[in-house]
Amino acid sequence: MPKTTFLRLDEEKQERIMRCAIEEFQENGFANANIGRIADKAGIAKGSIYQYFDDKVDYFLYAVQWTLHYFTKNLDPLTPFEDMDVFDYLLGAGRQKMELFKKEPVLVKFAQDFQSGRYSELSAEINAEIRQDGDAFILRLIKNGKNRGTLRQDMDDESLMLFYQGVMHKIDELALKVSKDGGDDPGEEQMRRMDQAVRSFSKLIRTGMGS
Amino acid sequence: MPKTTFLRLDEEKQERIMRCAIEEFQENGFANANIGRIADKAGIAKGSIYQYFDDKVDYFLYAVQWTLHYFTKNLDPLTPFEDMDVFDYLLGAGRQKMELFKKEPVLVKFAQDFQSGRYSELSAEINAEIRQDGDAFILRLIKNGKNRGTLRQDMDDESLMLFYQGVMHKIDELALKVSKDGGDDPGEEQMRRMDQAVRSFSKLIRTGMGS
Amino acid sequence: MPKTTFLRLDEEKQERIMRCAIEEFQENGFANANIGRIADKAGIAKGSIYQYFDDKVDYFLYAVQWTLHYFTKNLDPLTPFEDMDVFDYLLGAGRQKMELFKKEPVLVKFAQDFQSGRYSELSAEINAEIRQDGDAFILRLIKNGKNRGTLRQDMDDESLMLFYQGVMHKIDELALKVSKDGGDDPGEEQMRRMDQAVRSFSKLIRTGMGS
Amino acid sequence: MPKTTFLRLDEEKQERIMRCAIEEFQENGFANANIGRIADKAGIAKGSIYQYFDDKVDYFLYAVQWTLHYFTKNLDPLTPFEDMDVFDYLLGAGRQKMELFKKEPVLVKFAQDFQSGRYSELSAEINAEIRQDGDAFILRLIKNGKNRGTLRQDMDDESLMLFYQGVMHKIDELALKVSKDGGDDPGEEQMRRMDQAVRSFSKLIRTGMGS
DNA sequence: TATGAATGAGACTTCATTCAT
DNA sequence: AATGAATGAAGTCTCATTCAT
Repeated sequence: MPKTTFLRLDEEKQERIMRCAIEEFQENGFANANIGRIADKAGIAKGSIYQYFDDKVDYFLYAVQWTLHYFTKNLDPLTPFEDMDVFDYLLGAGRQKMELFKKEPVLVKFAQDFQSGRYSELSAEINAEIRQDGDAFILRLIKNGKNRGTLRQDMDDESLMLFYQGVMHKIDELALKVSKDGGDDPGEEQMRRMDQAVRSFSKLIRTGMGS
Repeated sequence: MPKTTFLRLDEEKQERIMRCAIEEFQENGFANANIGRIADKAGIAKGSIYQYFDDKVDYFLYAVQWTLHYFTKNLDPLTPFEDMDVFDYLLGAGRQKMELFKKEPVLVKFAQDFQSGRYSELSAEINAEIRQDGDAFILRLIKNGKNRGTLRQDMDDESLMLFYQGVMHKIDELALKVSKDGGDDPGEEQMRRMDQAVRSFSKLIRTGMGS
Repeated sequence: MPKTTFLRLDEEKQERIMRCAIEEFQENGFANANIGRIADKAGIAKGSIYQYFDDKVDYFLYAVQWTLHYFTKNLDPLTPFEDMDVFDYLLGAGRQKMELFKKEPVLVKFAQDFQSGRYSELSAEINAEIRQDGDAFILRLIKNGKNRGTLRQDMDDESLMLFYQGVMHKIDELALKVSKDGGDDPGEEQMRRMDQAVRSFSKLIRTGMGS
Repeated sequence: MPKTTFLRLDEEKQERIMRCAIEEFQENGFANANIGRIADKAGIAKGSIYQYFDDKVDYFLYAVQWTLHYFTKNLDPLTPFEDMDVFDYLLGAGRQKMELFKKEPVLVKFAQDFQSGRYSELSAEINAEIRQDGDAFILRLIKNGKNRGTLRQDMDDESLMLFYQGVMHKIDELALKVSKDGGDDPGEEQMRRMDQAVRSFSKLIRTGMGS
C-alpha cells in the first residue's frame, strides 16, 4: 500500500528503499526500527518516507509484501510445479535454499522471522494470509503425492501438511545456521553438509523414526 | 536476577508481579511492553518495580526464568522419566499439554514465543541456554528409544532430534489453537480433537509419510 | 560538539539557545539545570535540543566552549599583546573587566564558576585544557616582564604565575561584587572603586605586603 | 540543625554518619549525592537518616558545620595565636596543612569546595557566614602584623586581606596537588617540595614580584 | 528508635510524524 | 517531489521522602 509517489520512482531506488527498511526491521524488530536510520542508509530524507508510505506500519507491511513477492518472482519459477510431490520438492529445495541464503541472507532471515511469529503484534490478518499462501503450496504438493501414490492415503491432508511443515521449518533453521557458519563465502563444504542433512530428513519424512 | 527486595516479598505478591509482566510482554512484545501498565495491573507503584529489578531487561529476563521454573516445577514431576522413549512421551504429553494450555494459556504462549525466536534481540545467551535444556531432554528420550530398539539405529541422534523437535513444535501450535477454540472452557470435544491429532503425529513420526 | 543541525541554524537562534543554557547552568548548577526550562526560555521544543546536542553533558560542554570563544572573540583583540608585562596587563585589565562584567554578568559568572572548580565532576579534561590556555597567557606576560627587567629574576616562572593567578582571582571576585553592587546600571562610582582596588593590588603584587 | 535523636547517638556513630555524608557530597556534589548510598556506607537504614535530619539540605548544612567544627577543634589549638603575623602563619601553616591533607583529604577537599563556591546554590547566607569566619581570622593576623611593624601601613586592611587570601588559596591548591601526587603515603619528598613552595610564596608576599 | 518497602513526581531522552521551504 | 528542522507525546528510570511495622 505505498502511495503512487513511491511507485513512480525508478525501480533501483524503490529496491534500495525497501532493502534498507528490511535490514532495519530484521536487525531491530519493528518497535526499535528507526525511520531516520533507514532514510540515512537509503540516502533519502526522512520526510520523503512519508511521501511514499502512510506511516511506519504501512512501510513495514509493504516490506513483508515486497519480500514475499521477491521470493515468488525469483524462486518459484525455478521449480517446475506440475506433478511434483513433497519428496521431490524437499530434495530439490535443499540446495536451492542454501544458495538463496547465501545470496539474500537478510531477506531470508526477515521472512523466517515473520513466519515464526516475531511481529505477531502487527495485524494477525496479514500473518494469517502469509501462512495461507504457504499452506496452499504445500497442499498441492501433498495432493500430487497422493495421486502419484508416493504418499500414504490413510491420513488426512492437513495432518500431513502440519507434519511436513514442522520438519521443513527445521531444515530452514539448519540451512540458515550452516550458511552462517560459512562466513562471507560458504563453499562446497557447507553445501555437502546441507545435502547430507536434506537426505536424512527426506528419509525420515518418508519412513519415520521407528525401527 | 531480581534484587533481594523482591525476593523478600511474600510469594503471592511475587507471583502477581511476575504474571502481570508476562502477560504484558506476551501481548505487546518487549519494546512495546509498558512498565507503567504492568505496575497498574499489579497494583503497585511504577517506582517499586525498580526496587525489584535493575531495569526492564532484567525484569523480562526474570520473567523468562520464572516461566521455565514454573514449568519444571509443575510439569516435569508428572512425567516419569526412566526408560521412556519419544513415542511414549509424545502420546503422554499430548493430553497433558492440552491441560496445561487450558490452565496457563498466557504462560504457554509466552514460553512458545521465546522458544520460537521472538525476543531474539534479547541476549542470545539465554536463548541458547533454554534451547540446550530442551535439547538435553530430547536426546535422552532418543537414547532410551535406541536402547529399547524402538528407534531406527541408522541415523545420528542429532538428526533424529531435529526431526522430532520440528514435529513437536507443530503439535504445540495445534494444541494452543485447539484450546483457544474452546473459549473459556474447552471441553471434551477439544480433548478428543487433540488426542486424535497426537495419534496421527505419533504414527507419522514412527512410520513416515511414505506409502 | 553540537550536531550539524545546530550549526546550520541562523546565528541569532544559536546565540539564544546558548545563552539560555548558560543562564540555567549558572543559576542551578549542572545537575539541577532543567532541559525543559531551557527550551521554554529559548522558545523552542524540548525535543529540539536533542536535535542539536547529544545529551545534557554535550550541551553543557558546548556552553563552556561557547563562553570561552565569546571572550576570546570580544576581549582579547582589545589587549595589545607584544611586550606587555603583568603590571601593564593588570592595570589595563581592571577597567576592561568591569565593563565586561557590566555587559555580560551571566557569562562572566559562568566562566568564573567553571574556572574555580564548580562542575569539577564534568570531564576533568576540559578543565585542564581551560587552565592550560590561561596558564600559557600568563607565562608569556611573565617572560616579557623578565625580559624587560620589571620582574624579579630570582624566582622560577611557575611560582610567579601561581602567585599572580591567586591575586588575579581575587580581583575578578571583587570586580564581580562591585559591578553587582551597581545594580542595573553601575556608574562612575563603581568604576572609581575598582580602579582604586586595581592600583592597590598592582602595588602589592609589585612590592609585597612587607614593610 | 540535626534532631535531638541524632545528638543522642554515641559519638562514634555520629562521626561515621557525618563522614560518610561528607565523602558522598564531596565526590558527587549535592544534587547527585545519594541518601541511600550514604546510609549503606554508614551501615544504617535509609529511614534513619530522616530520624536524624529534616531533609537532605539539613543534612548537608550540618556536614558543612561539622567540618568547620572539626577544623577549629583539631587545627587551631595547634597554632598559638597571640602576636602572630601573616608571615609567621604562612610559614607555619604550610607543613601543617600538608599533614592535614594527608590525614583528612576528604574533609579538606570538601572544605575547599564549599569555600570556592561549589554548592553556591545552597543558601548564600551560610556561604557568607563561612567566609566571614575566615575573614575575621585573617584580619587579626593583619592587625598583629601592623602592630609589630612587619606589615606596610600605607594600605587598608581589607586590601591586604584580599591579597593575602588570593595567594593563600593557591597554596592550598598546591598542597592538595602535592599530597595527591604522593599517593597513599606522601613522604619527605612531598614535604620538601611543599616547604620550598611555601618559602617562595612567603618571599613574594613580603617583597612582591617587582625587581 | 530503627527499619526498609512503597511511593510518585519529575528528569532525561527518543522518535514518528508534520510542515514550511 | 524532496528536504530536514521542529514538535511533543510518551517511555524508562531515579530518588528523596513517608510510614507501617
